[in-house]
Amino acid sequence: MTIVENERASRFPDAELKARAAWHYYVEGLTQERISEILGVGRIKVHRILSAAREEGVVQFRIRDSVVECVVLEESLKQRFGLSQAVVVPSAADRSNAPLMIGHAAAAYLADHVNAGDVIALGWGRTLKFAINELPRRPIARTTVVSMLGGLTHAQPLNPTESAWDFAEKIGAECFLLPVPVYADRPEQRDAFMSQRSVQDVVFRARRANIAVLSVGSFSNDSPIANYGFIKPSELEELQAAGAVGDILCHFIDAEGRPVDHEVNRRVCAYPLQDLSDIPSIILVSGGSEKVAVMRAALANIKVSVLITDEDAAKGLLGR
Amino acid sequence: MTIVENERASRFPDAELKARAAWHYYVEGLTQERISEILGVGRIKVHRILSAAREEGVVQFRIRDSVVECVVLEESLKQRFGLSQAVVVPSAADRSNAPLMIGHAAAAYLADHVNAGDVIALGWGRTLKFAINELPRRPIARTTVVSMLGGLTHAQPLNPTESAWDFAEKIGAECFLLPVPVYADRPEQRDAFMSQRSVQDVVFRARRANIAVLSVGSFSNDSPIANYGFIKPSELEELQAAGAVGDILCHFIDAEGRPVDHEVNRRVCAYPLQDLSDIPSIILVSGGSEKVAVMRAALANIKVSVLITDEDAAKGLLGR
DNA sequence: CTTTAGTATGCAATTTTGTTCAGCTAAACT
DNA sequence: AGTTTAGCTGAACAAAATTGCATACTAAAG
Repeated sequence: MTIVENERASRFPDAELKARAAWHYYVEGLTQERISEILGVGRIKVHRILSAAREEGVVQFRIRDSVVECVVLEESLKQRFGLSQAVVVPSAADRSNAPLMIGHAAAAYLADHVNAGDVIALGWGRTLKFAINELPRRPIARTTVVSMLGGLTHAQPLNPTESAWDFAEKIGAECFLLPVPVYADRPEQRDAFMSQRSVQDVVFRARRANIAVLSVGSFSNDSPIANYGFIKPSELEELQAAGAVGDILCHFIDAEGRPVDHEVNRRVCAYPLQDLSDIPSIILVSGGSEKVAVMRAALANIKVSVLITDEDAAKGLLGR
Repeated sequence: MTIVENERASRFPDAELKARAAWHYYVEGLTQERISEILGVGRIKVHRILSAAREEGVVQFRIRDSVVECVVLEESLKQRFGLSQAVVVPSAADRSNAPLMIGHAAAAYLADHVNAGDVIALGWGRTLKFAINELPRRPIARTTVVSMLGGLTHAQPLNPTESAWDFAEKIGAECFLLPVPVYADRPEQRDAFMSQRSVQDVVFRARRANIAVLSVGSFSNDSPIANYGFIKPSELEELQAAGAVGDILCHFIDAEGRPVDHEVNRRVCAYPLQDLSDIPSIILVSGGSEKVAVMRAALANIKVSVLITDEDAAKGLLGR
């Protein structure tokens, strides 16, 4: 077996430089030129170091005041969907930035609400990736992260496996992964994969989780599930024809939140949807107006405790 | 009567605008001009709102400063485990880069601390491979490298034999290898192998080494010892059931650092653990949060002089 | 020892941000 | 009503940050 090397090394491995530069720039308010003198590196390099620092979450931005309108929406959402908590952030001006903003809020929420000993079952998605990226790196004792999804056969930057690893690393958790592809080629293979002892073991651990963190996917064309090519365009069309409004944990669901009857749903290697009820606290992290339909579906069929979303989606969900 | 001025009266009482602007600017990364369009105010006003938001602490910047901590950790480790030296590097942003970063530090350490005439007993692991890789190719007179482990039956990129050879080549050392497989098929074969004159000769040379460089392995699923397949998954489970937390020189040890009673440990062809006490300076090179348990075990039972590790592991080791 | 692919670096052009200042409005005062 | 004054606004300019591009490294391959 080959050892898979991860090539995605940081461009500036010197964490000291990043921390110093970020401190001077953001906290101290110095100009990049001045910092370049202090650190003795080129002015442009300082800029690139700062970019890297932001990228990697070495600097974090915390916005304290809540937006009044969002607070109102939060209350309505709690009421309407029986949530124990809701977080609504302002919508991104640019649609494609929604995951960034929601992820930021999710990171803040998780940083405050994950406790020692927690077992976290983890889904997959762009929003979750951003959330994990912005999580502060602070070990939390005896935590466990369990992936609820199989991996990708070709390594990709956005990958259930990678996400779980990163999350676990940030909080110093033990990490369990499903060592199977997220979609098997054929239903029988799925059954064979899922009956593996090692797989069953991980699913069992997920079932014992006290927190699940997951998001939903829509059919919009920048959705990773559509782009990575493990679902064929023709299948996507079939799924939509069968009434699917999007996916949760890579299961495609209809407007009522029930899995649609399609071969793709019989090929998915993931934690079973109906078993989500075994997990006491489910955190749904998703937003953007294009996800309203699938979020509504998910909320209809899954007992969500905490919803982290944006204004657009909140308004859409409450809309009718 | 004096009128008390509220000197901190905000120029922009509209907290809503401040919060929204801050989200768009810092989290979403929009330009001030773009924000001015969205919020329907002038560009300059956006700038002033953002200034006010910073001034008043509505936005806060947090920088994860790991470097300062590292020095503190080094001191604590020396104290706690009676080391003569400790090196702690910032943890890799990406979990899988931990060996790279620690290896880098180890290479720097070795380059400075290997002297003419030294005899180096060498273990095996991914971290060590990276260390050897980054060693400068500079001959050091009359040095000797002795492998403490047998070889792999099928040639692999990550291989005790190869590692020793590369190390020796880099510093122009004489190189001695154990001409036996790292795991014999059966205990009796191990005994037969190890009693070979040629093997005894190499073990004897290792015992006379003045430096040992080694790392530990954990049960995590990217561990080479798990992946190369010379230990069956069923055996790995048995070992864990028997209390093993990981391996050192391919001997599986329990939380107290003692070899567990299992057939696998009677099949290993390697330098005997208890004879490590004959080597005056032992350098342990390992890190990553998943290795904390086995590192603690190793430190409990082996007189380590120098520990080269990362922040995660250092914190974990000092944790309780 | 040379080649070469990949990476890092800094320059220059462009965009974005920060600052100053004069103009405007409207409430308060004469 | 006329004047004052404080506060806000945006134009114009100055400073800083960002990006594309060309060049100079570095390390692996020939």
